[in-house]
Amino acid sequence: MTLFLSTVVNKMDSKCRVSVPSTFRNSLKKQSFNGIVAFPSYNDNSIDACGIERMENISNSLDSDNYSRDEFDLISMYFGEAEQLPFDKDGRIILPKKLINHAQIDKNVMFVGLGPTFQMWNPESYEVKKIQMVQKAKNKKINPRLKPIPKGI
Amino acid sequence: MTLFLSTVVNKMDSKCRVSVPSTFRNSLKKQSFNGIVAFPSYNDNSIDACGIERMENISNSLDSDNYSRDEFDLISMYFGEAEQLPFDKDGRIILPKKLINHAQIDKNVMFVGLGPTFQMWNPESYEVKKIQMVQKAKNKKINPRLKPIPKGI
DNA sequence: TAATATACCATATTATCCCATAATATCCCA
DNA sequence: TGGGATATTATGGGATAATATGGTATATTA
Repeated sequence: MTLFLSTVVNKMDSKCRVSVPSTFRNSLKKQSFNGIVAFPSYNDNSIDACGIERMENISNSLDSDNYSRDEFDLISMYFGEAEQLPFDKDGRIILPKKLINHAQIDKNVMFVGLGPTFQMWNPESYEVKKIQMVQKAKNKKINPRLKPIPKGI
Repeated sequence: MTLFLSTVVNKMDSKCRVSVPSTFRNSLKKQSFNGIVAFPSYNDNSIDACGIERMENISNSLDSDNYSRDEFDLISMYFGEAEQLPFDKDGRIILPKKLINHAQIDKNVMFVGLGPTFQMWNPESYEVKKIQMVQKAKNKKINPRLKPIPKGI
């Protein structure tokens, strides 16, 4: 199963090429498209990404499940903004300008594993985000660590 | 089933390699990833660890359960801090600098089984922690004996 | 043809494999 | 039950392979 873990920082070069961490590439090895799917995050100045399989699953569910008009439109919008980024021989992708601007990336790209998906950040932006998350957790008195097993398992 | 018991101290070498106790490795033998998943403990200067299966369960719950945005962010952060550490042929892992610093490990690594998970400690830190725990129990007049069966099982 | 994207190559760094040895635990048979 | 034989485990070091990253050359396409 596809599972993205850990945080890695890699350098983007003058051609906007950046290595996807090998652990991430390995989790995608068995998928039909050798690369990733990426789109601007709705909530943050970051880039959301996953393997093609996840998009295929979402596509199928669009046909079969009962979505409200609004949900349907939102998901459709995601598809419209998604970019298919193939790996080159060395496991690099080329980040499109649009995504670079959205995430305000200059040189370093931080890959953050989120389980079934991952994100790409400007490392400095992520530090800010992290502090905000921890602060919020404190205010709401949520332990910013997982309970032994999340509810529902 | 995955069950980590007992306490073992092993040496970390100059390459930051350390043997995971064979009993721990044996409980992980049937999992899809041959290694462990490790992340900094929130409450202590120690390292939390478990098998990949546990993370897969949590990952599934991320997709299937209805989390609030804050909860989702926190769990996501957790994935970003997790490190996937594969066993080498001899059952060793390489401890990342980040985790070594967090747990202030220099040479010896203490593996402490906690049932479904385990921790890695600097043995000296663990001694301190142990004394504190016993002291706390005394103050709160908790009987320092296991209940026959914890409630809810 | 100019601009862009893709393929190809080179290299430093790092991680992984492989072997040797030491320490420990387990087995087996008298 | 003892005690040696065997297997397993822990640990160290050197050889090998993989990765990240930069550069150049070739192909596309606007």
